[in-house]
Parts: sequence; structure tokens; C-alpha cells
Amino acid sequence: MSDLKEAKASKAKPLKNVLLAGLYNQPRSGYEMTKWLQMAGQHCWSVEHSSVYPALRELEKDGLIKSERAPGTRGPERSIYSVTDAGREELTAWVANGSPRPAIKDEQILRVLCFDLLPRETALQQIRAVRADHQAQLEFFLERQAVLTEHQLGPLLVTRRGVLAEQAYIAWCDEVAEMIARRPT
Amino acid sequence: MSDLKEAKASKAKPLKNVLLAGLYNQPRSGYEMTKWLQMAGQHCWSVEHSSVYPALRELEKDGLIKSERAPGTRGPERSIYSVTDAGREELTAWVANGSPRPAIKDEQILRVLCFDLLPRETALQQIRAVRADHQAQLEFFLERQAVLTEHQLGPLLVTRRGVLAEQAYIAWCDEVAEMIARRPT
DNA sequence: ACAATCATGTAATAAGTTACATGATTAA
DNA sequence: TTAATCATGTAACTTATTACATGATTGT
Repeated sequence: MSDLKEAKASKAKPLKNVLLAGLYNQPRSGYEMTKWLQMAGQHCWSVEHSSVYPALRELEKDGLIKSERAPGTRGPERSIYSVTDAGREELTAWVANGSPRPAIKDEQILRVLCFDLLPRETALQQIRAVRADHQAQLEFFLERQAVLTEHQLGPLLVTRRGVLAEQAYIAWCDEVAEMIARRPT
Repeated sequence: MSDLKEAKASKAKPLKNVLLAGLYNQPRSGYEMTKWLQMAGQHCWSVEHSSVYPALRELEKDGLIKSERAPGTRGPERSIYSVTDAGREELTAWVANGSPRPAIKDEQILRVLCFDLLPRETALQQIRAVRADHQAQLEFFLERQAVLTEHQLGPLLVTRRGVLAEQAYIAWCDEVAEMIARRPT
């Protein structure tokens, strides 16, 4: 049954590799990791804290990361995780492999597909709200971009992805709005 | 942050609404639906056939869609599903609500974050392969776009989203390649 | 005849969310 | 002192994937 199973690195739990990548970038607590994935990394791998904490403990149990207790400078005590040498090896192997295409789950696009079910003004309002949401996200990425240099190449490129993705989404929203506005009633 | 959250409507089983939207756009069999979601709709809602068939049967049981047996013109007999009046109502309510932000799961971005773990040439090869993949997808969308008119506004806008998204991804790949190439060894 | 594709289905498992909990610290 | 945020955790549940199956039809 499970003979070749868990020798090493074979069965990729995607979240584990994501966390490894995040911690390699910078040591973080579970809380900070969650925030990072939900803010800066929203466009990489969105996840809830209830998935993060157990995964971190497993990674530590596997010896891929280690934790240090840090007194809370502005908050209670927390565990700061960082990647071990073994974790770095695992991570390198994972990074060297190509990815499958990202799995997208965007309901909004399907809503637009059916916009002829709505009165024009309702549809327009919705797409404007969506645009505003992505505009806010774009501004967040632009601010990060402004403080990053080529010395932090990884974070800079991740942020660039955020900028380009949000700009593309906004451009699409504008096209949608324009076409809807021109639509015959 | 945003007021896109929810307004009270269908207890969202997301896939069901996605299928409803797809069938409203055009009646399809389970097989065709799966293909559509994996090709044209890859950038909307990726899913496996094993999720599609049970969901379709549930939708039919709920009276939101109905099926007709069609003799296989080029294949065995299949069931063609289409949206009922009740389904259309449900769909309209769903379309009227805003979406939460799309949940993205893109390992590739995290790999790029850690590209300093790889030799320059390995990283470049990988990003070139990713670029080629998205280039192929872009060409697929461009071909669809060419045969659509403003009379099929929904499908056209969905296709435009594909085009813009792939162009943005390709532009990012190019930035990554350029920065990696300039990176000091 | 054979492979490829069309077409559908089920079972076991994986992965992640929601809801439920707890408690500490900080700013008003 | 009260609310907000920091910080972590568990249990039940939902959702979707992988692997396993079956069989028909079409092109070569």
C-alpha cells in the first residue's frame, strides 16, 4: 500500500512548502505568517490561521523548522519559527520543481458571465465595488514596492506580481463597466 | 474593509452556482462542463470531473436544472443539462451578490520568492517554461476572442479576463527573468 | 483489432474553512 | 474598564482531489 510513501520530500503538502518558503524569506510567528499570507501574500496562497498553526507544528516535528520563544514586545509571548538546514534542503528541492498552473477560484468572473440577468445599474454598481476593492489592494502593493530595493529581490518580485495582477484586474473591471454601460437595454 | 461581503441569499455551495452560471451560458453535459471549466474557464473555477457529476445530480434533484438525453453525435449518449426557471431565479440572486476576493493558490510565486536558492540558469529555465505555458493559454484565449462578438457579451468578457490575466502573468515572468539575469552570482 | 477519446460514476483521502474557545496585552 | 488587537489552539464540517472503475464509440 504505502511503501514509497513518506521517504522524503515526495508527498508535498502544499501548505507546508508555502510556509517553508515564507519562513525562509523571514522568520515569523504563526500569527505573523497568517497575516503575511492574508495581506502581502493574498495573491500567492490565501489561508486561515487554523491551518497554519498545526502545519507549523508538523514542520517543527519533522525538523524542517525550529522555534524560539520571544517575549512579546507589543503583545504576549510568541514562537518565532525559522528554517533549519534540513528545511532549507527540502525547500530547495521544492523550488527547483516547476508548478502546476495555479488553481483559480474566482466567482466574480462567472457573475459577469451572467450580468444580463441584472438591471444595468445593479451590474455597474457591483463591478465598481469590485474595482474599488482591487484598487485598494493595488495601493497596498505599490506602497510595499516603494520601500523595496533590488537587494530584496524575492520580496520585490512577489510584490511586482501583486501590482501587475491587480492592475490587470482593474483594467478588466473597466472594460466590463464600459461594455455594460453601452449595452442595449 | 469592503461591503462586498454578502447580502443573504443561497447557502453558497460555490460549485453549484458556478455550474448554474455555466449552464445558463449554454446547456452542456457533465463532460462538456468539465472541459469548459478546465479550458475556457480555467481562470474562473478549476475543478475535476468527479466533483462535477454529483453536483449536477444534486442541482437536478433540487429542480434548478433539468436534463435531456441526447444521442451521441460523436460519442455515447449523454445528458444535456439546462437551467430551469427556478434555477434562473437562484442564479439571478447569486449574481446580484458581490464576490469575496478570489482565493489564489499559486505556488510559483513562492518559488520565485526563493529563487536565490537555485543556480541562475535553473531559475531562468523554470521561469521560461512557466512563461511558455501561459503564452499557450493566452493564445487559446485570443483565438476565442477573435470569434466572439458583442452579441455574446458574457463569454466575450470572460475571455477578455483570460487575455488580460495571461498577459499580466507573462509580463511578470519577463520581469522575473530580467531581474534574475542581472542578479550578481 | 486497437488505441484514443467520449462519457460517467464511486470511494478514500486530503486540504482547508467555520465556528468555537482561551487568554494576554495595549490603547482609549 | 472596556474594547481592540495580539496570539494560539481544537473540532466539526465542507469541499475537492486522486485513484479506481466501467463501458461506448470513432478513427486507423
